[in-house]
Amino acid sequence: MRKRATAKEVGEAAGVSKWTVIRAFKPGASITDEAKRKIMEAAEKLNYSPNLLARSLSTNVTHQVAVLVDDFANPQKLPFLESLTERLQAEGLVAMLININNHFDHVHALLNADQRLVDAIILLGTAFRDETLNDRRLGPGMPPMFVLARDSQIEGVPAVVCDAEVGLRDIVDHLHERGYRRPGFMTGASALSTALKRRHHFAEFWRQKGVDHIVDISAERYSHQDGAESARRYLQKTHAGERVDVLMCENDILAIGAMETARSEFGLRVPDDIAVVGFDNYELGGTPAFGLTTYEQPCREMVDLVVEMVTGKREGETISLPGKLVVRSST
Amino acid sequence: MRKRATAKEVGEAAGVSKWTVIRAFKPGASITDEAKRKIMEAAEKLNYSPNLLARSLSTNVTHQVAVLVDDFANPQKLPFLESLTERLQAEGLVAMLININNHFDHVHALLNADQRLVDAIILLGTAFRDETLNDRRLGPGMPPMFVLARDSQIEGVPAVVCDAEVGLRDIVDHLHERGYRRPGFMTGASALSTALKRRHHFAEFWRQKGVDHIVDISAERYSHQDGAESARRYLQKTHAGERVDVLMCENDILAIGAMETARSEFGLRVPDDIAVVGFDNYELGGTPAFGLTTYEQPCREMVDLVVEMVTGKREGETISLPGKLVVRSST
DNA sequence: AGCGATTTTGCACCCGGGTGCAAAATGTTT
DNA sequence: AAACATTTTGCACCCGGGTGCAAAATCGCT
Repeated sequence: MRKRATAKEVGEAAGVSKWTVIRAFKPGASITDEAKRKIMEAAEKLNYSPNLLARSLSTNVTHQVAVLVDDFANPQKLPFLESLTERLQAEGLVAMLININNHFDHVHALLNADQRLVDAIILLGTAFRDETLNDRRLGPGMPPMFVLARDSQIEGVPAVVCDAEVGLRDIVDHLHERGYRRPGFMTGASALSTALKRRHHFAEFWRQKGVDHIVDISAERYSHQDGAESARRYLQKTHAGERVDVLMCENDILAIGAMETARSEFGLRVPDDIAVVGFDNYELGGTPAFGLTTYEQPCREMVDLVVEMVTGKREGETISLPGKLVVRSST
Repeated sequence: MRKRATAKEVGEAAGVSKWTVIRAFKPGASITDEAKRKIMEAAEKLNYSPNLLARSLSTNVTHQVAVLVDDFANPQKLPFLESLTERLQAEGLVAMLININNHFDHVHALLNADQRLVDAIILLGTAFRDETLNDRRLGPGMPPMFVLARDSQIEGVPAVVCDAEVGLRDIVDHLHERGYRRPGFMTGASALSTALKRRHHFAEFWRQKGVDHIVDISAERYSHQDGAESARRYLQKTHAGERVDVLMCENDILAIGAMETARSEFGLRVPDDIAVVGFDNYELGGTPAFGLTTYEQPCREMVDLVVEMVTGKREGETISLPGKLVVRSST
């Protein structure tokens, strides 16, 4: 059983009381240089560092932030996790990564985070089901929550998102200009409001250009295989002439799956027979093999904003940031 | 300021002492059904749940495990993180994700984890520098550490890895059988002992087949761009006839970068002009666009084993698991 | 009913630090 | 040297729960 030195022990070694030791470790506390020196010496010898658990218990601040993730199939999560942990750590915070899945739902996760007294909860690209929202245990008293990279459906919970409206207008403008007229839209988990919102804007902008019909294709989850699978179903049941001429996918990973299937299983040329558009600008989508036209989310800025909200440097208020259309060979 | 109900308050509401409340929440504790019922009722009303921080302080068990990651460019981290968090959560543990980077080194991370009294530390595919090992603060008294998906260079710190020797023998056998005779090896961060070990085995098995010369190519980091960049440098300075006929890359993401560059910038056909092999079996490497031959690590089993070690269900001892050669069109 | 055995409950004190206040030590002024 | 101001230090008690033991309540049996 491992044993850490305590302030009391350091105090005995340095000939002062435990309170003086605690002061030595508190920046700006009133203490003589001499006492501090002796204490630091003793602390070094005993390998002492304050027990953060005990500190948190009395200050009610843990410097821990829960990060909820439910979709590990999307490689875009990785850059988000990277910047998020980096920025949090720069602020002296640490991320508790919580995996939402069939065995561990949002309610579990939130209650658990609350029980651990995290300072805040960040929902990274994850969305609630309605029943979750109504759980009465999740009332006030919860740690402050923030949604990153997805719309918040919860009142009082701010979100930092990439503006779907602006993004889809840019995309539709681009597609229309290139002459596409028979658009399709592939959603990942169609029950989610974000998916519906993006589809709504997509349809809306096409309507403004005189195109009323959107072909809907839906994949189970946001994964490469599901994108491939749903593209396969669609292509099997349609003939060359009647197909969409451009397929907009809710994210890059679906788009890559769809593109691959179209090319390798149906011999279609991209973009000549079918154009494909993604969303996220996943690194590999940009390689010559795919050349995927996509929309880049301003990942770093989004993360910066959430972290500012978490640390209280900025008021918690939903923010939509514009992204950037990245045109490549797939359109 | 949010306020959680305490055991004392629940006790007052239920007409018992705080100790009885605590017992009501401790499985197997001695308490009457009647008392438990009243307490649970009061707890529900007050939205009470035990404060895990306070509990940890006295039990010295936090149910938190630090997971150190330093390479977010490798998409393979995502499945590892997914299974790891899932398995840890199934055991009632939670992962603290710590990003090791230029601003936050291993020593920082370990001391921080220790100060938070984590139950264990998992190094996920990350390696120490020598100076880290010698830091005297990192002596005994640290939480138990485990290395996952990379060799451990630290005495007393067990690792769970995919067997590099078996893997590389399978790969070399396969390549030799296909007739390749001029092998090259691309390392990511060549300073790391794991990289050297893989390269060593690669060279060794070729030597047994009578091939003594291995071309070395090194990338800065394990990223798609660095793979592309270093392949570009190599291909620029060599002529068609003198080049390697097969390039083994330390992981899939490097391999994809190299393959893309060879094809799109140098017009080489894979595998005819140059064959490419990766390591990890990253999902997208398997798509028709790349068809990357690779070696699959038994990710789930590896995670299962580390988690068993963390929970003490298995003795902490370095384990090498065999993986599986996945042959596709790139060789 | 009475006595011992057993279960349930309350309590003192612990985990390791943080807080506000008062006592002690040091410094300044006349 | 006395009086006052200021800095430094120690202390009682707090954060919320856990532990072992003893008191209290309940049970079983004659």
